[in-house]
Amino acid sequence: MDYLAGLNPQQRAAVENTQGPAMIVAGAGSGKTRVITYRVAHLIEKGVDAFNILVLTFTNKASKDMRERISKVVGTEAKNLWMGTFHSVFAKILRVEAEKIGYPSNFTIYDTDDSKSLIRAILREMQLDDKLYNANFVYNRISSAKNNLVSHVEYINSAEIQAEDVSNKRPMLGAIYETYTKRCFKAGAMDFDDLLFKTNVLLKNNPDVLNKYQQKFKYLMVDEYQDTNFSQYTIVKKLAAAYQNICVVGDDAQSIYGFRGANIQNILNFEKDYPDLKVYKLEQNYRSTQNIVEVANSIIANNKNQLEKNVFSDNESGDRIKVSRAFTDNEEGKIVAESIMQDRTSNGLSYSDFAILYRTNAQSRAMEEALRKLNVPYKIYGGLSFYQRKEIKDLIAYFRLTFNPSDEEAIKRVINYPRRGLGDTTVDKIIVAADQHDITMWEVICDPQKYIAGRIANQLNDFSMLIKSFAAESKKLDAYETALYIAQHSGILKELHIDESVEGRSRYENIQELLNGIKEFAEREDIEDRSLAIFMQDIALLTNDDRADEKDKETVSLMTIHSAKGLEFKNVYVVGLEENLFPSQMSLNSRTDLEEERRLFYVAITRAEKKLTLTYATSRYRWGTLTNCEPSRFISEINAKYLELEVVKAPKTSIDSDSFDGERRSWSQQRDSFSKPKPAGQSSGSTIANRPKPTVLPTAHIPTPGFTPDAAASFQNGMEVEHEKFGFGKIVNLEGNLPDVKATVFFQGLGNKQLLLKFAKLRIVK
DNA sequence: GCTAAACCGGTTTTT
DNA sequence: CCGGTTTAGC
Repeated sequence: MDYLAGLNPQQRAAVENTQGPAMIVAGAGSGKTRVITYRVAHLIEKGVDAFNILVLTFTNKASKDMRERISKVVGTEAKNLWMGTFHSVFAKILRVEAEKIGYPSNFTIYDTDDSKSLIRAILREMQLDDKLYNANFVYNRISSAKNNLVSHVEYINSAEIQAEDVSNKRPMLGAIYETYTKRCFKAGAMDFDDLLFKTNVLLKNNPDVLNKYQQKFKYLMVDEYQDTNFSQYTIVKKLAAAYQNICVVGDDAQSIYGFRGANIQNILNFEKDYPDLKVYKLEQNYRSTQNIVEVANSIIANNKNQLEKNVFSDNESGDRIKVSRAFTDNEEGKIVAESIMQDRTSNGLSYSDFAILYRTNAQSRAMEEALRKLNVPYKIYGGLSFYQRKEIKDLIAYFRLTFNPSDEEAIKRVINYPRRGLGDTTVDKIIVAADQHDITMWEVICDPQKYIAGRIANQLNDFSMLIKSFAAESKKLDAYETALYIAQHSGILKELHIDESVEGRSRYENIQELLNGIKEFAEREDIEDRSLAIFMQDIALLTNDDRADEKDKETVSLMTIHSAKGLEFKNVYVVGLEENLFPSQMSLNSRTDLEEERRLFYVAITRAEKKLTLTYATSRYRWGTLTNCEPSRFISEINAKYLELEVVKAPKTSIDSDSFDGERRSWSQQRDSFSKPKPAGQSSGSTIANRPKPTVLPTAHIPTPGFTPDAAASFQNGMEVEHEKFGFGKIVNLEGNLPDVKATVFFQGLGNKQLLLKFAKLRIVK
């Protein structure tokens, strides 16, 4: 029991008290994972069968890490634990119990792309305006209905919802929801939300099943409870009802998934659900310096709705928080990359001690380029996952079809890839026929003569034979052999092999990598059923880094703040602290959204152990055009005494010239942003309002790399242009006739210049 | 049914 | 800016 010795009194109490409902309110860096780990270990040591423990997490990574840590304490017994994400655990249960809700046990899991594609198809079929009924919007609407356990029937029958939709001019949402549900069912498919929704249905309609799992899971633990939505909350509540051995762990200050239905009330109201609840507060932060903890506290104090707690640190007070301003996103990257280089050498740190955190994935590009220039090794987490790549999805669609030919989205994806003369017209015909006869697309394809006139029937026959042959082979071959067979005979491998382009090469390699992954799976000794069908099952639930985990690599980590949750780094850079970016533009309309952004900022800050740097740019590229940016209100919410403001450097034109053209193209537009008044209402009184204004000095112009003058005829009044020597300017007047047109161009810092276009080295910028 | 060219719109965040 | 989707022309 020596593991108990290293715990503080609150942690220890939370670990040792295993009976009855408990809530652990765990401040950032307070040893939350340790407590969960030891609590589970403690249960097992006390003689509880690992089979009777269910631990639910939000990411695969969290569950994997935790399982490893638990097995360090209790050994192989950890294997028997039920531990995983909500989605994966209940997908597993649903496969066992599928028939009870009328689904096949080999149901397909639709990922977000599949769902949206199906919604688009339905919108087309229903001939609805896809502007009004935007697929994303519809998806979110259906998703939030499901997460609040509103079925399509209830949706349509609810006067309140209908009134809302009508007043929003979208009365058809209920009908779309209904069709979507039926189509998924017909395709033998569940989307992400269904995995939770259908679990609720299962447990509600089958008391025997509920009882079975109540008896099985005598002890429940839920990590990141503040991120549960109503659907998840209800499942947990039902499962825990018999024994009430439910322990939830969370931090309301770190609730950052409201956008996908997480309901912070679940943690705030937990006490009402379980009156004899024991609450443990973990308030000592072991991770960060006092400065960092206090800054985090001061930030979160701006939020209204919170559980009372006082997070503190006994660590050294540490450096102040550094705030750096850049002029462009590229320069921001440069500042961060240089700072990392410098810090690493002067403090003997490893690259893996550094993380760069940003609000949106799009911000990674500028960081990446800057790091690459300085040869700093880095790894980007998140973004487009391996399994979301087109080529991977294509091949997987064949796999899906092999094991579940009803899968409509899979059919549409591959029926004409590679090309086999089955275009949109045919697909539409199939859908219409399927709809008319109330059968699946697959059934139409298998008996085309009956439903579709013309020669196309032959091609359809070939296609169905192909898929059937895959199914037949899969019975004889192992997972890897089946996958390879399908890759070859579908024609995908050939198709990609022919493509000699860089992207084509990389696609081919990705397929190889997938096949290798399957080979590894096929050789695993610890799994009984190593068929491709099993490999396929939960692939939609896997994300990015769930594959080969390259840990301990000497690399700087780049990721969104969302994916950084739960991680910690010695030195953290939070970049892009600008209004409309962080806080995000979408959050500015409501207080709750803004508070969620603030919690996100809190999460970002509390990832840092020793040193925290915040950066922002005064202009950045967004959708390919340069936009001006204001520093984030979050910076001004920090008490100035914690901050160290970076001295502003004048733009170094000559040194920047190895950078991208945006770097200098910016300055004519930049001056606007300096004079713009700060948005009103940010009054917390402190800090950087008075930072020095930069001086923009006209310097000898160095042309953009690849500068080529445009022909005299192409210029128009009002255009923004670049001159070889004078730099950037704007055409204010044109006179004379070709080829002797004379232009008056206003150059920043130089005033108006008269130029004869047939001689001037002028390039059109915009 | 296929291809190339215009066209549009998206950036929150993830299981 | 970049990728996906729609359209025109074959």
